[in-house]
Amino acid sequence: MFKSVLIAEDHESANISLRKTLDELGINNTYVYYCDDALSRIRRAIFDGAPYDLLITDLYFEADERQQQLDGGEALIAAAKEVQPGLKILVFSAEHRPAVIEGLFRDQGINGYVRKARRDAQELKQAVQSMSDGKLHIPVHLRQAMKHNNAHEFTDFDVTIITLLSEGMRQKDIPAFLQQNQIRPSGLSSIEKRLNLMKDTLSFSKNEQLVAYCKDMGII
Amino acid sequence: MFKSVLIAEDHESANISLRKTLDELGINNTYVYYCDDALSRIRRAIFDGAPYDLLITDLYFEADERQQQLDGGEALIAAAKEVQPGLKILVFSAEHRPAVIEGLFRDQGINGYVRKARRDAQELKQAVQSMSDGKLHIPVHLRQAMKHNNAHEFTDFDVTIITLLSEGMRQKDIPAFLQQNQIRPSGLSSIEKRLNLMKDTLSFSKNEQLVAYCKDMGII
DNA sequence: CCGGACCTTACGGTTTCCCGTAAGGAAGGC
DNA sequence: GCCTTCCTTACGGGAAACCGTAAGGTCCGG
Repeated sequence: MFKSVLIAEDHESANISLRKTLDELGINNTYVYYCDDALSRIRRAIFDGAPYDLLITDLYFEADERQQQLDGGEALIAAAKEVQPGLKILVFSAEHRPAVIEGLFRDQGINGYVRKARRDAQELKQAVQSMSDGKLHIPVHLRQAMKHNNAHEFTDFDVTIITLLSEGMRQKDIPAFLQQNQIRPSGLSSIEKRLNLMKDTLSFSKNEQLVAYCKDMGII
Repeated sequence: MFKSVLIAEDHESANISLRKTLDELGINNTYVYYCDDALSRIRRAIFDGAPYDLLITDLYFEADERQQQLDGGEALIAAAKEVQPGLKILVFSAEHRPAVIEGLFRDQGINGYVRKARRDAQELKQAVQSMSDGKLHIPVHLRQAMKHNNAHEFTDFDVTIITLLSEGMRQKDIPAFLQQNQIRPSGLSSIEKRLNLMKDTLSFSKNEQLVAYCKDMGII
C-alpha cells in the first residue's frame, strides 16, 4: 500500500473528503489547495529523501488573487512527472467527457481516474487499493462510453472554428485568421466542409445548434 | 441554531463533507443520496412531529438504475415547500451562472446558496449560522454580478427566439411557429429587429454569439 | 373624431452563407 | 515514374439572412 500521498484539490469540501478517505485507509497524507504548492511539496519531498508515492489531483483549479504558474491539473501532472517520473497519479474530477479522460491516460500517462459522482468515496478506496498493486484504475462508464460512441469527435480544428463563430467572426473571415495563425487547412471550403460534417453527424441544421451543443458539452 | 438538518446530495464525497461540517457545528443531521428519499424523510419527520429546520440540497442529481419521481434539486425544493412551506432551504452546488442562482432565490424562495468552490466548507458554516438567524445567504460573487449588470434584459420573446434558433429552426420559419403558438408579434421583421436590438446592446455581430452568451448566462 | 406616437409588418436590394462540382496537391503503392 | 486516393481549395448558382425604408395597425390624448 502507498506510504504517503499528496492531495491537490482546491474545493475545501472535496479536499476534506479525500483526507478522510485516506485516513480511513490508514495512509499518510498531505493536502494543498493550489497546484504550485503541490509541485513545491513534491520537490521538497524528493529533496528530503521521502518522495510521495501517489498524487491525487483535481483537473480544474479556480483562479483567485494568488498568481499561479501551473494553471490546472494537467499542467501539474506534466510538471510532477518531470521532477518525479515514477510518481503515480490519480485524477479526481467531475469531468465526464470520455475524450478528455482518455486523453489523460494516453497523453499524460495517469494511473487512475475517479469521477466525482454518486459513489465516489467508495470508488476512491478501490482505486487507491488497485493502483498500489500497480494496476490502472479506469472508470467503468468510460469503457462503456468508448463502445457506443456515436457522437462526433471534436478535433482542435473543430473547436477553433466553433469558438471563432461563437465570438462573432464571420465565416468568410475565418480563412484569413487561420492563415495568420498558421493553422491548416485554412480554405473556406474546408471550414464549410467541416461544419457540414459536424452538423451531419449530430443531425443539426444550423450553426447556432452547434454552438449550443458545444456549450452544453463543455467543449467550448 | 437549527435543531435538525437534512442533507440531499448524491455525490458521496460531498455528502461526507456536509455531514462533517454539520457535526462540527454540533447540528443533528440526516443524509440521503436521492431526491425521492429526501421527500420521504421530510414527510416522515412531519408525521413524527419533529420536522426538519433546514434542507441542504444539491441541484443536479445523476440518474441511475433507481427510478425517481423528482428529477433534481429544483423539483425537490418545490415538493418540499409544498409539504412544509416553512422549511428553510440551502442549495449547495457547483452551478455558477448568475441567472440560475437568482432564479432560485426569486422563483423557488430558497434561503441560501453556497457554491462548491475554494472555501466552500467555511462558507457553509457561515451560511448555516446566518440562516439560522433568519437571514438570506447570497454569495458575494452574485451580488457583484447583479450590480454592474448593464447587459440586455431578456424578455420571454427574446428567449423564445434564441431557443428556437439554438434548436435549429430557420429564421424565416419562426413567424409560422409563433403564429401557431399565438405568440405576438410574429412578423419576420419583428424577429430581425429584436435580434438586432440584442446584438446591438451586447455589441455582438452574429447569432452564434448570442447563443453562446445565453448558454453561459443560463438564460437558455 | 382626428392626429400623433409607437409598434408591427411587408418589401426589395445587398451581403453572407450554403452546397455541389471540379481543379489542384500531397502521400503512398505498384 | 505513374497512378490512385485522399485532402484541400476555388468557383458559381441559389437560399437565407441582413438592413433600410415605407406602409399598415393600435392605443391614447386632445
